[in-house]
Amino acid sequence: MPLDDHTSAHLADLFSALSDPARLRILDLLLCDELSVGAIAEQLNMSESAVSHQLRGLRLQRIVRARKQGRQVFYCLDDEHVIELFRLGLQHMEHE
Amino acid sequence: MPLDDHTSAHLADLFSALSDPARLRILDLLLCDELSVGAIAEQLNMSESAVSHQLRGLRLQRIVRARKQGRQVFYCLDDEHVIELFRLGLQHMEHE
DNA sequence: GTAAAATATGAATAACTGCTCATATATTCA
DNA sequence: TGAATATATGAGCAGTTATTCATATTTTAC
Repeated sequence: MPLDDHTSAHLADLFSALSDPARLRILDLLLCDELSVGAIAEQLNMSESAVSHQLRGLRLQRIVRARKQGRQVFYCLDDEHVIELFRLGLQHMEHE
Repeated sequence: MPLDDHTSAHLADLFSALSDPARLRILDLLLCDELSVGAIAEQLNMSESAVSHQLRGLRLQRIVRARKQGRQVFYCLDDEHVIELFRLGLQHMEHE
């Protein structure tokens, strides 16, 4: 049966989460470690604001999860589906 | 090692190809069949122009391949990577 | 050759994205 | 309490994207 509107829209949202280089680099860092916003920003040479905005989107899509500790907020991955997609895409990139 | 600029950009391109509902529905049709532009447009209630524009993008990224026959152009999938990603994403959508 | 059919393409436009900058909120420490 | 730190948020802007509309190209049929 064909892909219905609802499913195609949600699937597009899922892939959209992975459709930006900055977001991919954030997720890549989080594959290894739980990291604070500031630490991510520093490692990627992005502003903390830009990182925070991206994390907000990823959080709303439940792709990352936040844990507040003092005045820092640590983020980690929260969606195995996306991790799998990420790794699969990465694999294909790597041997080309 | 962290994801470099080049890799993250290309990976983002790959996922971008899958980040639109209309494109996903086109690819979904092509999972089963080789189809003409007109046939795709009809099944998806899209204008032939819109379908042609999307197919152009997918073609440039070598995700679909065109075969001309008479005045029709038949399209089919041309990238196993993307098919895999598509199926994986779809799987996750389906049991939720 | 001319008309019709199928697709492609370019320009224009509306909607969306991702950033910066300024500001708000929350937490720690003195 | 007040200053400093870490993050979040909103507005605004520049760049991108997906569509429509008009037109061009290619092929077939007459």
